[in-house]
Amino acid sequence: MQRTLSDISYNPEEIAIAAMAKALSHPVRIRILRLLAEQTCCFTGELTELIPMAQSTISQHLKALKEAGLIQGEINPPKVKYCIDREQWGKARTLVGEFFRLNGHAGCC
Amino acid sequence: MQRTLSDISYNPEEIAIAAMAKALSHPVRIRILRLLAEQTCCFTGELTELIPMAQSTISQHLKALKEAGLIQGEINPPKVKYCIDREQWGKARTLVGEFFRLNGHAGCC
DNA sequence: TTAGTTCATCGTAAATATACGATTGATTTG
DNA sequence: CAAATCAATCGTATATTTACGATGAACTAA
Repeated sequence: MQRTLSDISYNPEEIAIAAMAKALSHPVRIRILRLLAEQTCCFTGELTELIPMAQSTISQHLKALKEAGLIQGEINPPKVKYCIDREQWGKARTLVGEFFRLNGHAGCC
Repeated sequence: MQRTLSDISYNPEEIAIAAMAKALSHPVRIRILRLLAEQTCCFTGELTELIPMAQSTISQHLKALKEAGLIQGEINPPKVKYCIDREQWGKARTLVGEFFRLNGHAGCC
């Protein structure tokens, strides 16, 4: 795979949107984000209790979300507090929003 | 894999958003959507000329976008005209827009 | 009919994603 | 210090994605 991907020069926006979308491409990650966003205050591994998945799996998904910049974790021994990274979240919203503002032209198909 | 996925009951919105995001999770699909959206009129396999990838690969990506409902193809022998499915596109925008309206609470982390 | 065009699909190889249990590392508590 | 807790990481099995070339199906043109 990826035999030609490197030959295509994507612009940064295309890459950013795709990376963004990839982070959102699994339902459990959507669930996690919803849970984090809905909490009155920040969250920790209660996720492990709310989501019937192995702790290691949830940790993996959290890592993916963190790497995408959507959430941030604050070590708060002996726990870790996760929450939406509001700044990045806003940027993502803008990015995706602008992309969706594109539209097919009338009279097509 | 998927050993527990079926045990978790995701709600339809979570599934829809994740599916949507998955369709957008590859830069070449973002590129394709942009190309389709920017064309004054609808498109066919000129994509094959604009994107340095095997025709079969592009066809595969088009299929993914079609299955996600984002584009539609109209057979127009001997070619096929693709374009943004504006109705679905609008729905996707709403879905994603609402999701992004979620936000972490102030005072977190 | 025959050849050519266009696109989808098949078969396949390699990369990546996803899940688990087990282990490790950091920190707190006794 | 020892034991307990919490979360990350490791190792691994399986599924999915992604890419390619080759083939096939539908249609046009000669």
